[in-house]
Order: sequence, then structure tokens, then C-alpha cells
Amino acid sequence: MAITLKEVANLAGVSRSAVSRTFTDGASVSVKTRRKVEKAAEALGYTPNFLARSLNTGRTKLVGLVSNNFHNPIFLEVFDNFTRKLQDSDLRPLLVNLSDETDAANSVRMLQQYSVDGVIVASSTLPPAFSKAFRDAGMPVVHSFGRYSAAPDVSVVGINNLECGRLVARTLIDRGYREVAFLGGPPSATSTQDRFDGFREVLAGHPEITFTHSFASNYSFDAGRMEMQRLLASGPHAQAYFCGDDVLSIGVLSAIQDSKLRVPEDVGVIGLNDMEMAGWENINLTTIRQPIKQIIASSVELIVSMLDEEPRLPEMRLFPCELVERGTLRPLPRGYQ
Amino acid sequence: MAITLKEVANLAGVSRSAVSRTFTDGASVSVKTRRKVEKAAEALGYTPNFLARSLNTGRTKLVGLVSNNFHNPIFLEVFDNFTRKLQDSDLRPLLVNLSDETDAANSVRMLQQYSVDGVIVASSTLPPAFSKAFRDAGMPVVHSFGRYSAAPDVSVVGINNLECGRLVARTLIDRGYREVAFLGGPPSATSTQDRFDGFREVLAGHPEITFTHSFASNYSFDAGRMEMQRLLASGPHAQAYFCGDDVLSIGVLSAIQDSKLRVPEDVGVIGLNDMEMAGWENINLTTIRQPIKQIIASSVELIVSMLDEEPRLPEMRLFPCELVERGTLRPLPRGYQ
DNA sequence: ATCCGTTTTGCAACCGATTGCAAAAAAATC
DNA sequence: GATTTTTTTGCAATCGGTTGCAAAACGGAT
Repeated sequence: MAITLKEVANLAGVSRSAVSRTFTDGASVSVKTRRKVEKAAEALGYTPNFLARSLNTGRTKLVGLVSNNFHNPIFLEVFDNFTRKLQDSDLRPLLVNLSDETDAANSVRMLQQYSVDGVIVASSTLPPAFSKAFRDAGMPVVHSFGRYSAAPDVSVVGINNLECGRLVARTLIDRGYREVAFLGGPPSATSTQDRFDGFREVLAGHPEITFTHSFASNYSFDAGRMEMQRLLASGPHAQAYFCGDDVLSIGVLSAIQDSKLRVPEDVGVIGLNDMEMAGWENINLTTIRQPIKQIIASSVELIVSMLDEEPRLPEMRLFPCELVERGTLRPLPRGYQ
Repeated sequence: MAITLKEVANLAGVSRSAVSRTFTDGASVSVKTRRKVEKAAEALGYTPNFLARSLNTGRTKLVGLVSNNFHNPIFLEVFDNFTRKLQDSDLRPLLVNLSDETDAANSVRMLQQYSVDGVIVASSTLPPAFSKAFRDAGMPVVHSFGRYSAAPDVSVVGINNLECGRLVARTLIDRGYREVAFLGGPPSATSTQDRFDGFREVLAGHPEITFTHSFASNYSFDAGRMEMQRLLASGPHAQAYFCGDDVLSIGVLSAIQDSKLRVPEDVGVIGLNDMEMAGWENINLTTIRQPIKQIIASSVELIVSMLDEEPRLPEMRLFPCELVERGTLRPLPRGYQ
């Protein structure tokens, strides 16, 4: 089938070790043999077999890229950035779709079979039990877009969802909204729980502000739209809605638009993520930006350093979020600007 | 590190071959030893190493999933479906991002290093040279969303872009549009070229219809919006625009919306793909549906059958497209319905 | 109990590489 | 030119499995 080391050795008239050494950096080969080998390899079109190599070295340079978010457009950016960054670090992503997987053991086995060097869990909804299962199986793990924890099982890189919730609450208060609402993603998602907690924490200090909440069935346009339609039909609406994420917000906007209410005059909406689409002129969503590129760059750096170092304690790397002002929230009242 | 076959053999008190055979289907092992082995494996938490196995069997069950479309939301659906289908067939996708890759040789080497069993090229814009390079390196290749060719280098699964162009032309004619336009994706994309060819082929038979064309710099919202703004600023607009794909169409719609023209009364728009977003109520784009799920299911079936069969001639598998009626094209004139 | 045909089993070679070690070759020293 | 030191080389074992083959165990029939 493919050209092997042996064939190159024969053609070059050297031992197999010599060939191996030419393709291993830091190994001792004279320039003369190196030349011979390179010439032979070139002629035959030889490429070392990384998998065979991995038996000895214990490194496959494979990284499991595990996710269950295959419906949120922002994850296309996520995959794009991860694959690039991993490739830059000479690692290859083995993509694992956990969308309808409930059993971590299954996924663990899958990754063990290919002896991946490490695992990146890219998800804001996957319960920590999954990352923990990978860790328990002895693989270095980074959970990207994961949840803050004082005593994390595995390293987490992401944003401080609690702080995001607080930031939104403060923003709405500053804008003079007096009846606000939280419209979260699925209650089971850790990201929703934390954003909610931060949000109501701040509001708890403002008894003058009334505050309601509800949850969409998942982070999707349809779920957001349906939940908002339900809310509009079931009683008076709030002055502003903090939505679990951008795609949910767009669904919410669509429902509001149908009801003839105006945004932001009659009702305000603020999302979270700042996905590309949020900036499209026909959407123009005010939102909280999550620094995806930095999160991913940092995740890859982290996993890379975990590969050649000794096991170390899990760490949290949280990045700040910032408000991206667009057209779905009313501006600061005069005098406060 | 991980548990090996040898350790299981020791614990179970059998030979290494016995253990190997228990984990190879079709191999001859007595129920008695099988039980012993399974018990020992269970106790130790043993999982066979697929990569070591691959040295003997010549099969890694790895499939290269190669793409350069990391900006079109439809590709999230594509990745979702591919990963699921491949997993169902017991194959693992090794994701390769070719976004700023111009040299096929580099990618070929990457896939050779991991001795993938086959390659799926998922892209409507990647030139055929890439798939050809993989094939020339001896890997089974399927090009999904690729271009029709009478004598293809590799198997292609997708839609007939020419026929799509024709379908749109006929649709616009039937709707009574007399000044139509093609607003394609990047001229270099094979998909754009073919759609354009089909479109003008039909229009060539209708001299009463005037017809203009232009190209956006890529398949993106911004490109579509900018190109449409340019067109609107530079002279009278056409009655209907056939846009290269859905995301381009949404950009075009956004530009039209800004110009105070009404859709579909003043100007019609039709896209291509039927991505999820096209059905969102606030977009509601009339478009041509590309049967993504079928294309992917068929691609995976094809690559699977290429894995255990002898080399065979490349084949074309083209699926029909259909019109999805929504709100951006005016209805059939009365009397024709 | 003996014989014969089937299964089951373990040995040992092999897949494509890496690597410790000792021997050979080359370079440096006197 | 002989001796010592350093570098380069090939041998052979190893990584974690699979598999052809011959021997061992088994099962049934006589």
C-alpha cells in the first residue's frame, strides 16, 4: 500500500534506524546519510506513519474535539477557530458529535480507541460529568465555554456567566428599564443557570424593579420565538428582555415584530454571544460579546501545555465580556451619557 | 499508561491471541475463554487500541472530513449530519480545515500521516484539483456538494447546479418577471459557474426577457448586501434576483429593505440551499432546497462501500432540487395556478 | 477405550515505526 | 601514526495489536 520506512532504507542503502532518525528531530544522523535518505524518500513519496510512530512515542497528536452544539451558528465559528489553532499547533482534531449522547462511557471508549493525546470539550450545555469522565480515563481535558466552579474537575476556559448576568442587569437598570425579564435557554444548561443567577443577584438589590423569568426549550430561533409569543399572549410584556443567547434573541425579535410592538421603543432585547449574524444590518442586535477567538486560542494553548507537562491542577481561565451597542436596547437616558 | 492486551491475557490466564480473538468478530474462541477474557477486560477497563490494530488490518476507520466552508451557516448542518452518519457507520471524522490552504500536497501529507481509510471533501467551492490529489495518493474520495462532470476524477455527490439554474429561470419566467438578474457567489466557485450557465441557457430561449448578472466576492451576508447596494445605486434595478445562495440572499434582502423597496412587490429574490434560517419568519426566503441530508447520507454510504470493495470508477450522484415557496417571490399570476 | 474430524489454542512472525546499546567510523589529540 | 574521544551506525528489542499454522483439546461414533 503506502511506502514504508523499510523500502526507503533499501533504496537509500542504509538501515531502518537511519531512516527513522532522519525523520525524527533531534536525532543524530550525518549530513551524508540524511541526504541519501531524503533523496530516496522524495523519490518514493514516503511519509512517516504517525500511528505506527505513536506506539513507541505514546503521542498521536490527535485531539478529541467534542461538542453537542451543532445547531447554534456560533459554533461554526468555534469549529473554524479550533481546527485552525489545532492545526497550527500540529495537532489534528478528531471530531465527536455528542448531540444525542447521554452516556459518557461510550464517548470515552471512542476516544480511548484512538488514544487521543487530549480532549477539548466545546460546549456551553454539556454537563460537567462528561469532561470529568474523560479526565477519569486519564486524558488531559479542557472544557471550553464551560461553567465557572470554585473547585473544578477539569480546566475550564470561557466567560464568567454570572458576571455576564450581572452586567446585563446593571445595563438594563442604567437604561431606566423598570420591568425586566430573563428569557433563558434550557433550564438544564449550566450557562443559563449562571447567567440567571448573576442577573437576579443584582436585581435583588433593586426592589423598585419588577422582574420575571422564563425558559425556552433550547437555544434556537424557534424556541425563542415560541416562548416570546407565549409571553405576549399571556399578559403584559416587560420593558426589556435578557435572552439566553443571540439566536434565541432573534427568535424573540421575530415574535415581537409580528406583534406590532416596536424595538427598542416599546420593548428592548439584549442577547449574548455577539455571533456574526447579530451584526447584520437587518438584525442589529444589542448583545454581550463573548471573546470566542481568545477563548479558543487560550484553550488550545492550555491543552498543548498539558500534553508535555506533568499532570497539573485544573485551572479556570475566564475572559471578560463587553456590551456591544446596537439597535435593540434604548440608549442611556439624557444626563447619564 | 492504558491497559494493554497483554495485561488482560495475564489476568485471564490465556494467551494474547485469545484476547485478541475475543475482540475480533468472526474469530474462533470458545465461550469459556471468551468469558474469562471479558471478565478480565471488564475488571481492568481494557479497550483495544485501534491504531495498533490498524498496523495489521490496514484499516484505521478514520475518514478525513475536508472542508473550506467555515463561514456559511449551512455547513454547521453539514458537519452535524456528517459526523452523525460517519459515527453510525463506525467511522471517525478527522476534520481538516482548508480555509486558507492553496496547496493540496500539504493536506495530502496530513491525511497520509494518519492513514485515513478515505476522504470526504465537503465543499461547493474547492477546485476539483484537491479531490484529485487525494485520489492520486491512493485514498478513496467522495466529493460532496461538488460539481457535475461528464468524466469526473472522483465520485461526486450533490445537486445538479446547472439544472438548478434552469429551474430558477423557468420559475421566474412563469411568475411573469421580465427583467431578471443573476447575483452569483464568487466567480471562481464551481457552483456559481454552473448555476449561472443553467440560468442563462434557459433565458437564451426567451429574447423577450432582459437579463443582467454580477458576482459577489463570496458567499456571505456582507458580500450580498454590498453588491446589491452597488446595483441599486448604479441604475435601475431588475424585477427579480437569483442569488447564489441563501446567505447571499439575506444580505441582498437587507440592502433592498434599506432602500425602501418592497419585497416581493417591487423586487423579487430567490436563493438557493434552504438553510434553516431561510425559514425563519423574519426572513421567509423563497429558495431552492438542496437535499442536504440525502446528499450526506449518500456520500457516507458511498465512501463506506468504497472501503471494502475494489477500486471502482468514479460515479456521479445528483439529487433533484425543489422550489420552496415563501415570501420573497411574487405568486404565479392568476389563471396559471 | 480407540479413532477420527472439528474446534480451540498458543507460538511466533509481522504490521511500521522508535530507541538503548554496543560496535564502527570519524574526528581530535598528542 | 597511534591513541583517545566523539559521532554515527546498525542490531535487536519494543510499542499493542493480528494472524497463519501446527499442536492440543474436544466431541462423537464405533
